[in-house]
Amino acid sequence: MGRQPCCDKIGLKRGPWTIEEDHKLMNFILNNGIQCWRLVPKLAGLMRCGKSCRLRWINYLRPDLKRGALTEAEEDMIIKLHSQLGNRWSKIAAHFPGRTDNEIKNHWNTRIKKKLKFLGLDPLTHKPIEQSDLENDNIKQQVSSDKKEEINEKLKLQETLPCLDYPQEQKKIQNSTSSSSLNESLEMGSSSEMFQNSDTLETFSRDMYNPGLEDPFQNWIGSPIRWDLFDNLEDNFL
DNA sequence: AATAGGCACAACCGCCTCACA
DNA sequence: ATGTGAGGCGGTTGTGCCTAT
Repeated sequence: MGRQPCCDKIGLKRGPWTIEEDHKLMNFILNNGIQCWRLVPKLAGLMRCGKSCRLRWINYLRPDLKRGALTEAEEDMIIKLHSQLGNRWSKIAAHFPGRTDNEIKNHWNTRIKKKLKFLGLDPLTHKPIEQSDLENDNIKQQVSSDKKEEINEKLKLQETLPCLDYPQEQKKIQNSTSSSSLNESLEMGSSSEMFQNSDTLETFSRDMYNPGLEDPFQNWIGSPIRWDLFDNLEDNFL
């Protein structure tokens, strides 16, 4: 027979994660590592399915996550990789240590797509929209010389300025990196009794919710956790 | 000040692949 | 050899925040 089901979906919590849930999951994984996602919620005392825990860890709690907006260089690299790999976000994300596929996918859908369209490029083919339409649909349309000139201008602009400046967008990004929710989380995290006995967790929690601090990954690397001690974890619990 | 619309992103859904029993 | 579940992935949705009116 196959394996046991990951969750029975009865009485499981859905929707946004609370600080307390984050702490429980983080606490469990930092102390025990990841053996089997199906067991994680049960052992960590969470009313979530393993899949949800995995996603939360990978996309938000992982200590090696790079926080803050993607840089222009990263954005250019995404465009380049997308032209080669298509919508294979996990493959693209593999080129960006600390970035998640979800993050890159979201960034693509919300920003880069628009930017390419603005430049007159088809986000799917990375070719000028008119050319791409002709190839895709086999519809021969007469493109006005004015339009061609406009596209050429945009392409020239793209060559000289790989990433256009979007003052409003940048402002939003700056605002978002210091969002109130993160600050609230920081306050709650630092005052939580849950981590009073763990310097590592306290440091990690503080850094995670405060992207402005320098290199939280260093703290993680320097943490005293020894993963090899938890190889027999499942045996101990079951 | 209130509200509508847009935006960004976290989370969910459903499918696919592979490993396990 | 085969059926089933876990994990992984990409697409989509929901929600909260921000901005413009």
